[in-house]
Amino acid sequence: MAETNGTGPATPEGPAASDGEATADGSATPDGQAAPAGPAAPDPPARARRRDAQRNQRSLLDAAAAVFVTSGVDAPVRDIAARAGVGIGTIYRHFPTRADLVVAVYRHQIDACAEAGPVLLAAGPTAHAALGRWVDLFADFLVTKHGLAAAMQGDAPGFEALHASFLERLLPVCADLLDAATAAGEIQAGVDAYQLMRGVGNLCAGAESDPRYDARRLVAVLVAGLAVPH
Amino acid sequence: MAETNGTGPATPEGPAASDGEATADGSATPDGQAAPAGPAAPDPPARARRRDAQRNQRSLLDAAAAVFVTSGVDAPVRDIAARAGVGIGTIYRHFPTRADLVVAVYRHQIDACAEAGPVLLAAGPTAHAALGRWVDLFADFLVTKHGLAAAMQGDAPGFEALHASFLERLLPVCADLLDAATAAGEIQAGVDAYQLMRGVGNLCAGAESDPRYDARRLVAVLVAGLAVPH
DNA sequence: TTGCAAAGCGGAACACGGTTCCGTATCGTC
DNA sequence: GACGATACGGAACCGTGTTCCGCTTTGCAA
Repeated sequence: MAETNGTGPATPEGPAASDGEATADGSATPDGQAAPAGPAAPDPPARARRRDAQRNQRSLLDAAAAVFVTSGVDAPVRDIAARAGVGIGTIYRHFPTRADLVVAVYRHQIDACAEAGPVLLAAGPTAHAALGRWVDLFADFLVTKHGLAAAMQGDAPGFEALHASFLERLLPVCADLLDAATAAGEIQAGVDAYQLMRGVGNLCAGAESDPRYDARRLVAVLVAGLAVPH
Repeated sequence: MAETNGTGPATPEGPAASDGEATADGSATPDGQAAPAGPAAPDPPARARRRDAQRNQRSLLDAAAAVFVTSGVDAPVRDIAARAGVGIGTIYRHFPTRADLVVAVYRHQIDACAEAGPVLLAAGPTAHAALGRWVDLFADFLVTKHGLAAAMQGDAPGFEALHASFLERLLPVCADLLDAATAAGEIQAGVDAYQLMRGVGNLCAGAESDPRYDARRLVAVLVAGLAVPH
């Protein structure tokens, strides 16, 4: 299994399986019902989620994480359900679209990536350098997840959601880095954060299965191309 | 490359239908039996292809071209067969894989793109500029074909072939441009023609369905990133 | 503890698209 | 016109996504 060894760099983060967090906090529920996280919920009528439901959701996340590693994010729904020991209906009830499942599985990694933005910006010698490093982080994340990058391009309505979820969290971070670099006069305007992230995502598609293709290098070239032609 | 229009939709280049070339020459036969290209075929016994077979192949190409425009290169096989007025079996007989069909449909456009390489190199002020312009041409080709770029990434074995066919024709052209620019000291080495084409292809994926994303601009940025940091 | 309704579950059934296979029709030749 | 080779058509099969509904489990309350 653990076939994340590409040409060298081995994934620094064990697949989300073992550390069972993900939806440990109730807020991860895919259907937007998570809202009342505050202790003072104004509407106590609704019963709490049933134990078995919570248990199943957890099982599904673990199973999905494992299956994604071996079969990519396009793995058959049935495979995931089987590994989780639940029925097909259950997976659809908890995660109406595949995007919901993918987002839930990788949520903590996305968060980590988002949090790294400001840190890199503060640490880097220049904003452009920080942007480069952050983009590398993002690219690593995408490349090491089989088919994730490819999945983010599809026209399929389900993946629109995936796209949106990723962007919602990471776009502001990327925008800050981009703005900082622009403000410092290090890069020329003309490419916004959305396009940059989309471009990076695209460059990473299919990278894991082609030894002749080094997505990270091309991503670096892309970022270099943003620099002002001094 | 007829359709280098910008965002304006409408395919200005009558799908390969009208100019009936494509497989007009026997060499286009999809099944790799073309190997012994040498003019001295040692076995004249085989009968010539039947008329109806030729006719059907032509119909399929026309139908595929039309369907690709409206439904993308992922259009259901049945749709293409139906439009061509033939059975499912026939399409598989003529084009064993989808890649064969796609390549056949776009062959003349690929050729045009390949031929433009040397011309641009001779005309451009610099090799780097010529490379940039040629890459634009390639990107236009990909972007205007629904899903073509995306199809070139898939792991599916069929698309491997597609990839290979495109590359076989265009890679040398791209390599020449790249070499010229490198020789002129205009760009830094480190990205070979294969990676560049793959990267451009990736950047173009899904571009047609997202107004916020301008693949051509990012491609330009990528090419700019190749320049030596003077 | 037991009863009961809500919540959740499982998986059969359906939809859809790719692919194969073989009986039949068509073509080209003798 | 007859005959063999060639090609055709589409039924059938498989794998996958998605829906739907009868049955089970859970948690509360009597």
